[in-house]
Parts: sequence; structure tokens; C-alpha cells
Amino acid sequence: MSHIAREPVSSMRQSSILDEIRKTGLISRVEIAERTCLSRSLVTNITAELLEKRLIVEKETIVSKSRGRRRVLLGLNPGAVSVAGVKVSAFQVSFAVTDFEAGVKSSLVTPVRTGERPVEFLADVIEEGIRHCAKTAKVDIADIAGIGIGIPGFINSSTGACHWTPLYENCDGSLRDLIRERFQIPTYIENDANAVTVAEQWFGLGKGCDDFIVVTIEEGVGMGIVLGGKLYTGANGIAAEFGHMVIDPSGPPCRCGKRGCIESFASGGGIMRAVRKACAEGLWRHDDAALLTMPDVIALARKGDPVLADIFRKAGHVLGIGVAGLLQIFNPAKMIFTGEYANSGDLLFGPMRETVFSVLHKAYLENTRLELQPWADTDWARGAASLALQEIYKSPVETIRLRSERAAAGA
Amino acid sequence: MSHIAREPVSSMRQSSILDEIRKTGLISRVEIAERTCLSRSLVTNITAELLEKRLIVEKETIVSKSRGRRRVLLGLNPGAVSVAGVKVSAFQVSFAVTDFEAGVKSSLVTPVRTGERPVEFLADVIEEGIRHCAKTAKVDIADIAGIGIGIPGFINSSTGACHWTPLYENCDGSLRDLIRERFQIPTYIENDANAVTVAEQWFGLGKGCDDFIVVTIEEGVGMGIVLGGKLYTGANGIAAEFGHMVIDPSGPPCRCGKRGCIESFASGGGIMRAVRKACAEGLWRHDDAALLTMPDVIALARKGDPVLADIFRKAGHVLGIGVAGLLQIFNPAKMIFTGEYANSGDLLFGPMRETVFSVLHKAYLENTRLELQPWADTDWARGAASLALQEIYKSPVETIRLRSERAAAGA
DNA sequence: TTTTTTAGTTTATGAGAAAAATTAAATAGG
DNA sequence: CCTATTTAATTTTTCTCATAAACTAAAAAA
Repeated sequence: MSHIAREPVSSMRQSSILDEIRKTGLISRVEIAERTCLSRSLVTNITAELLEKRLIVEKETIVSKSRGRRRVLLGLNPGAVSVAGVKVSAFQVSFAVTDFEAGVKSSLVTPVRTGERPVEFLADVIEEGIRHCAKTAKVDIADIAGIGIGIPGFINSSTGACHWTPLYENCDGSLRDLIRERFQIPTYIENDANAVTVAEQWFGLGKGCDDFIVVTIEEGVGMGIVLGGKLYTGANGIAAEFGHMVIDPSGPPCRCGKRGCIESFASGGGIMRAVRKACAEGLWRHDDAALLTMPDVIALARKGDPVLADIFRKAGHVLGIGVAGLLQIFNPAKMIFTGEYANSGDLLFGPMRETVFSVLHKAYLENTRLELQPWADTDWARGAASLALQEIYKSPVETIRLRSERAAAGA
Repeated sequence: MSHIAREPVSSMRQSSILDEIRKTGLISRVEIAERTCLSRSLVTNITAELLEKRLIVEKETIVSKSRGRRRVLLGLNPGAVSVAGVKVSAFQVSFAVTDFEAGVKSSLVTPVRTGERPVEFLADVIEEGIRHCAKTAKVDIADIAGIGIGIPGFINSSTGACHWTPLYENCDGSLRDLIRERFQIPTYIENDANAVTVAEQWFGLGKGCDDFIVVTIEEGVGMGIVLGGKLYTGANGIAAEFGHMVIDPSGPPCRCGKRGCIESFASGGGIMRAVRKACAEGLWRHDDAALLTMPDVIALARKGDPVLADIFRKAGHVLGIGVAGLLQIFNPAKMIFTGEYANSGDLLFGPMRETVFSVLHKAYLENTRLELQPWADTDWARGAASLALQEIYKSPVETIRLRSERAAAGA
């Protein structure tokens, strides 16, 4: 509120115009001027700088309906920047190298039991993975403009500190700093769900929306919040835990120690637990019940298995109660559902929608859209990569400067 | 994000310096310059304008420990501005006229069954009340710089529209516009809990804190959210409903139609319902059980009645589960508890704290303070008044200009 | 006293954005 | 085909506004 940002104004202007181009895809100078309330002359100057730095390019002109000189459309130059993204999970580390528009140029999954080895070892794995991925994408390591890391747990992205993670007993060493030192490339770390949220904000369904919530359905249930165009992370940087909101104090025990958390019903873990329970109780049987995975269960339920459908219905209902709570608290413009098991689609989200609509006053849904974002395998790592992209969009000049300095030092 | 505010820069600077003075109470020019990162010369110029407009005054100088010219402390001039606040409830309308620091200069309560009469009648009551209150405070109506109205329900403060209120069946006419027309004075309307939140932000425990949550315990349970120094109201302006988050789907029915909402346990209404139930079941007896009010119950519980203490304990526990959910979602810097029945103090908040501490990971409480703000009778109306004050702080020049224009027109 | 230190003010300068003027590129119409 | 008109984009000029630097004011220390 009180403190006025003291970063150079020119950088801010570049960033806001670059933002406009990213959000719209293709846009003319005139329209940028209208949208940003800047003068046309200023837009000309700033776009000239961005063009000179090759961050944007002039594309075709608009075939106008009226007479007059045609508007020249400006678009991002995807090849201008490459970044790397790393997602750390319990049993694997996944990687992606993306372009300036978060397009995945190469990806990689390395199986590794992360928790059983020291952090240094994880750093080795990550270094190896990034180098390999960059090579596949035919990008020189020195041309990687930033590295983003997504990891479950309570992460303070500004300090890089990890307050807690399910992967390690204690997590004192800063993984971010380890990687930053190895590559001498700007490196960022965030909670994994927050990273996916940033990806949605910049390159997904949240594009152009300044207030929305992302709910991820995976092994657990995650959440990310964007308010006023910024990822909301709270006082300690650990905001937006949704999976462990208590919905039913007499519900099943959750891995967090409480009972009846949303996650204990509506996550991959919760659903698998319900399936195993149904097996144990003889309500449901399957030849390879012990080896069954969540995608299997989704496939079987889709084929019409009534017991499984019922499990999904119950899970969707609980999720709906939680989502209704969120909608009442935030009244967001948009709510995006995604995550590894978002592909269960209407099995889960149908009943969720029903519950939400039956429970809430209609005013809460009038300007709020619930949207489903299909999940791709590389989305975790892509989300992490978008952490780095975010920073580049915030100060494009700085990034270019840094890179050319590194190139000079290397030469 | 993209749009850059186009209001005059000078007004913005005045506002930010005025903010600094309000937040600190007394502050020297040097310190303002340091805090706002503005040059001393600019601070001199802007404070000169504010002094000329009599919005601030030079107070005593600091008795310094070192040598050199002493710093002159600047403070608000409380008498510079008067505003009126109106809180509309089901059975009464309360009023306050306050000074520039939200100090209550006069107050009034008018009993009236608001819901049984048309909105026009309510407007009559409000006009009468404001005129009376202004007279008591010895303030000329023409000197009232703004009017704020607080009312329960879903209110869109920018349009003035009321999407729903428990007071009226339908609520099409804009109460705000009615009052604005009668007085020709800038008038603002907000949800009542949000109004109290604004009062906390500007003149209460939220002063100087940009991210906090207010929870009000009254007949219901209300909430207000301040994020990034701004009241958060969501896409429809109806955000921050907390009382109707479901904690226990098998709990008691709530007036909203659902079961087991927080409000059905932890509000004045919920507690009184539990007391009556205890009476009916013969667990508790009292001579005038039928006439018992919430303050009576609080007094009896304080004296050590075990059954009542137990009811408060249960209510506090449910509140704690809800609060823990909020803390996980927002991880705010501060959480402020207030409202008519906040005076029940540790009866309710003791058990609440216990639950919160037992349920949450310690990281959530490290930088978060739970604070209790004692409640005064005039706080509803004062909260409403602060809606108007808020606008004045945002554009002080405009306000002064408007008022002198009105004075000129009247003369 | 005089010197030193810090607060606050005035003046001079410079950055940066917009307005105005100009150039570029298109269409419509004769 | 040429000219007028329209709209886009650019260049030049102007102006606003914040800062830096110089200066004045007021205090304590020497």
C-alpha cells in the first residue's frame, strides 16, 4: 500500500506491454495503447525495444473492413527464451524444457526414491536431468534463461526455504540455492500446485483473468489462488492448503492426522482407499485388485461399474461441499479444476457440480465459471517451468542482459 | 494488472502520505519520506497542500537524542472532516457521526422493524436519524463529507445493488441511491461485516497490516478479508461468507437451509439454540429461560455455570475447525475477532484457540496473530461511517473541493 | 560563540509520457 | 490512374513531475 515500487519505470512498461501481447496472442500497437491507456507514441517506443531484443515479432497485418493503413499484429517470439522446469515427487523427478510460450520442447521422467537419499543426490539427479533435457531440445545450457522447481509442501518462494515437505523428514538445505549455484542460472522454487496455478494464469484458462482459483486433483488435493493478478501465498508463503479442510469430523482418518479432510475422500488417494475398503468388505471384486491403479479405476468406472461410480459420486459430493465453501469465501471470477486425475471428468465433477449448485445461493454462481482443464503428463514440469517464465515476463530486459553477459563470459 | 490507474498522480501521492500519517498517528516529514521512498522535497510539497487544506496539522516536535533541528510531527486534524454511518438491522437502525479519525461524536439507535415497511420508509428513518445525529454532534449537514451504510446480505458496493438481504423479501431499489439523492452527499453501502472490517483496517487492529481477516461473532458469524491493503469482495462483490461453511453435514439445521454450518454452532443464534435445547432436555434450568438474552447467557457462563461453559466449549471447537480452515487457505498475517458477542471472550475463544493449535501444522501460526477486538455498542455504525472515510482518504482533494462547492451553492 | 548535525525548503535539472505534427499505407471514388 | 480520405505508426515538441543539489532553519556540542 504505502511503499511505491522503485524498480525502473521502463522495465515496468515493457512488462505490461509484453503481458498484453501474451494475453491476447496477437495484438496491434493501437489496441495495446487502448488497453493499457498509454499513448501510441510510447507503445511504439517500447515495442521497438522488445522487437530489437527479439522477444516479440511483427506478424501479418489485419485485413481491415475499413480503409486506412492496416494494423500490424505483434506476437511473442516463442524461440526467444528457453527455460527448464523440474517437478520433484516421491518416486520420480520429471523435467521439461519449454519455449517463451510454455510450449514443451522436450521432457523426461527419472524414477528415483527422492526421500531415501540426501538432498545433494537430488541435486545431482536434477542437474543431470536438466542437461539431458536441454540437449534433447537442442538448447545450449547457457541459453536457458531460468529454472523453476515445483515440489509438494510448504515452500516460501521468496526465501527458497522449505517449511515442510512430505518427501523429507527435515528439509533444511535450500534446494533452490543448490541448483542456482550449479548452473549459475536464476532459479525459482514453489509449491507444486502453485506452480501449476502460475501455468494456468499465464498460459492456460486463467489467461486474462485476475482473480481465480485452481483446484488440483492428484494423489492429494491441491489449490492455488490468484488475486489481483498475483499468486497469493500468504504471510509465510504457505497459503492455499485446501485438501486438509475438515468436511466431516467423523469421517475417515487422513494422512495429516485429522479426520474427514476433503483429501481423504476426493483425491486419488482417498478414492483408492475407498476402492480397497469396498474390496475388503466384499462389495466389489477385481482379479488384480492389489495392483490396481487410479487410471485403471477411472477406466472401469467409465465403463459403468456401479460400485465405483458410487465411490466417485460420494467423493464428488464432498469435493462439492468444500468447493462451495471456497466459492462463498472468494466469490472468484473463475475456478479451474485440473491435476493428474482431472481426467476422471464427469465421474467426479458431475456430482461435485450438483452439490455446489444445490448448496449455494444463485448469486454465487452468476459471474463464476467452473472450468475443467484436461491434464497432460508433462504439465507438472511445465508448471514448474512457468515459474521461471513468470519472472522473465516481469523483467524482460534484465533477463536478456543476464544471458548476454553469461554468453560473453563463456566466450 | 494491465490497466494502469489514470487518476491524477498528485492525488495519489496525497493519499499515500495521508495514509502514512493515519497509520502511524504522528510522524515527521523525514520519516514519511523514508517510508514512502519519496524525496523529502516532494513530502514537503504535499504535506504543505494537506496542511493548507487543514486535513493535517503540525503537532509538537520530537525531543531528539541527537543534535540537529528537531523533527516536526504531523498528525491528522480530526475536526477536518465529519461523516455519518448507518447500520441497518432487522429491528433497529443505528447511527453515528464521526470525525476524521473515526471518533464517534454522537450516536443514536432507532427501533424499527425494517422488513415490514417499504424501502422508502427506511430512507425516511435514515434521513431523520442522520439529521438528528448531526445536530447532536453540532455538525452542519452541509459539512458531512460522506455517508456510509452497513447492511447484512450480499451487497455490490460499486453498483450499490443488493443481491440478497435477510431483511427484505426482494430488495430491488438501491438504498444507497435513495440516500444519496436526499442529501446530495457521496453515499456508500457495504455488507455490515465488511464495513466493520474497513473500520479495523483503517482505525483498529488492522492499521498498518495489508493482509488480514476479520471474523465477527454476532447473531450470525461474519467475515471480512483485506488483501494487499484492499477489502476483498470477489467477482460479484459478495465474497467472504464464512458463517455458512459446512463443518458437519450431520449437524443441526441452519437458517440457510443447510446442516452443520459454522453459524449454527458458534454464533449468538447457535448458542442460544443450544441453550434452549438444553432447557428442553432438562439438562439446564433457569427461572426466566424464555426471556434470556445472549448477554445474560454470557454473564451466567462467566459465573461458572458448567452446562453453559460446555455449550461455549463446543461452539468454540467448531469455530476452531472453521478458523483452522481459513488459516490454511489464507495464511494471513493477522486474524481479528470481534462483533457484538466477542465479549464472551475466553469462553468461546479459549476452546477455539485450543482446537486451532491442535489441528494445524505449526508453520501456519508462526507469523499469524489471533487478536480479539473488544466490541462497543456504536461499532456497527462506526464501521459504516468508515466506509465514507475510506473514500475520503483515497481522494482527499476531491472531497474538500466537493464540500466547498456545496457550501458555495448553499450560500 | 562557533561548529556540527539534522530537518525542512527552494531551485535547477532531467526523465519520461503525452500532445502535436508528420509520415506511411491503405481504400474509395472519380 | 490519380487524388482525397482514413487510419496506423513514428518523430518532434512540450509539459509534468519527481529528484538532486543547493540552501536555509534550528537544534546540540565544543
